[in-house]
Amino acid sequence: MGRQPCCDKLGVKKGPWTAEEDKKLINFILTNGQCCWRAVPKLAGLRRCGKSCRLRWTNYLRPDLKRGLLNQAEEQLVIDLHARLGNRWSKIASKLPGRTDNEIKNHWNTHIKKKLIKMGIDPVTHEPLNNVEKSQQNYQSVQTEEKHSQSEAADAPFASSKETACSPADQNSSSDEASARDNNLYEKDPLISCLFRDDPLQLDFPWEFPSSEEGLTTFSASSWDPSCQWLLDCQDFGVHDFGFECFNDFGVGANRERE
DNA sequence: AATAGAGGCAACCGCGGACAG
DNA sequence: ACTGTCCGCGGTTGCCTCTAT
Repeated sequence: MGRQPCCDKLGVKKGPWTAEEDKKLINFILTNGQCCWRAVPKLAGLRRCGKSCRLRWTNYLRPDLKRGLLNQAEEQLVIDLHARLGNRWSKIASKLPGRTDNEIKNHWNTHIKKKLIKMGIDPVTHEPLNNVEKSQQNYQSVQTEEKHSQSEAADAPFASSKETACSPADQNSSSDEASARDNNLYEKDPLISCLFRDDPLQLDFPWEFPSSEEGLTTFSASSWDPSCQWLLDCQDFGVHDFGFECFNDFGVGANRERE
């Protein structure tokens, strides 16, 4: 219905962010916090759309981000959560502190998917590949039926399957029936019930950071290094490059309070 | 050393939900 | 109840790097 673009397309820059743009964005958010992304580019002096700023911040500039590949425990958790939730990357990411949905999605598509296939597990259904051929046939026939009968679209194709809440095909279900079904499942499954609370999983393994010079560095998931020293190691630029010595004592605390 | 192809990842696009007026 | 706006999410794209030839 003629929705306005999120930003003025004219004069809006696209593509990779420069260090100068990053600097402006970090400076603005550390000073003003996260609010009204639409206004951020103007106020921060950036020729970007608000969406782009939000994405850059959440996926790359946020000081609480971990860098580097997912470790084995994280990977296992992602697989486990994906089996239950499907492609709800943001939900999955919310249980992995310091990881973004984009990062997990990319890691899934480039690494985990292949691993599972190699292991003979279908990455979509999480069932052995032999069974998958059959279930895919069933799925396709259900899909065909659905096309013929749009009015029945509210009923998820996997409604009768034990994979009910696990199937990605079910992820967009918004019917009351579906939510009731979900609630039931969440109550029974501690992991899933945890997903629908706000608190992140308290993982009992240390976070491991690839450090540019000294290999892996351990980092407690629940703790927040106020010095943000890791940022200097893990970002492809340094805070000092931006002249953000203030980052150490101000930025992170301010952001946490807002969250 | 040069080049083509594959892989990985950052960023963009479009849709839908939430919410305010 | 309706409309417009904003934000967040998931899918996709395109560029850069790595690897094989």
